[in-house]
Amino acid sequence: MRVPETETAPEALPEPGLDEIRLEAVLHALADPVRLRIVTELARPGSELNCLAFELPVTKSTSTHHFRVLREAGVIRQVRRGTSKMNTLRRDDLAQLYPGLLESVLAAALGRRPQD
Amino acid sequence: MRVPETETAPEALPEPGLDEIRLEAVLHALADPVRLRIVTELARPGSELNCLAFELPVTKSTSTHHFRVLREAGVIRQVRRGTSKMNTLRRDDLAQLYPGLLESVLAAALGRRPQD
DNA sequence: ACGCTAGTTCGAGATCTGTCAAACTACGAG
DNA sequence: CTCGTAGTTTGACAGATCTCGAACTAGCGT
Repeated sequence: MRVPETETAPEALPEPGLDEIRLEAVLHALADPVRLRIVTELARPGSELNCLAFELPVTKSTSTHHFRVLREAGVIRQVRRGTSKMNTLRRDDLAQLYPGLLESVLAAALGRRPQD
Repeated sequence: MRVPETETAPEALPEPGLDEIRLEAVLHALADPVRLRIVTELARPGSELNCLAFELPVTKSTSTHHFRVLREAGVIRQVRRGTSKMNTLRRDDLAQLYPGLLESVLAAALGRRPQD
């Protein structure tokens, strides 16, 4: 018997369990420039950033919106820590469900233009 | 000297060249259930299908719309042949730009739920 | 208690998206 | 030439999405 997937940590905000993650939702979450940027910054190893650390070109409320889309799609996990909220990629969960997907998206987003 | 990327074949409909394909557009194109289904059916080796061969659960005009989104994102190529239009995946182009991306999306869409 | 910082909630607006029906074009067969 | 098949175009509509500003909540430091 173990903790249900939906509440991984006491301070974690509600997120879909492994069986609730839908491929279309993940792709849709990654298809926005702002969110793709969040994901690539989060991909740096050991990255655990609060929302405002990203210096996104949008207001705070828009930022909240994008982080929620990512969390509800199952791409990131958000944990409250003090007055901020720490964000991490759900790398392992995504790798288990969709092997290679996140890696290739990150490679595509980071390694710009093979022929350049 | 060779034919510009944007007009690969005489009968091919206008499509983005390699340098015009944007990752966000590809992900967005793949993020719709109807279009994802088109892509997976097109992924069968040697698949070259006309639009109506897919028996999509939408009307013809909606179908036209989805094929256009896929073509303009650079995911498929459409070539007129007689009265129909043949669709093929731009596998090589996508593999060159975003190695592993299409493969992992297809694997994710086809191989449903690893733990089932 | 007070204020600062981080983030949320609540409209609201503009644009985009998926869908349809109806009328249309284009090609091939006969 | 006429008909049927394949697909497009147009206009419309409902719902989603991205964005903002303003007001709000919650925790930390002093």
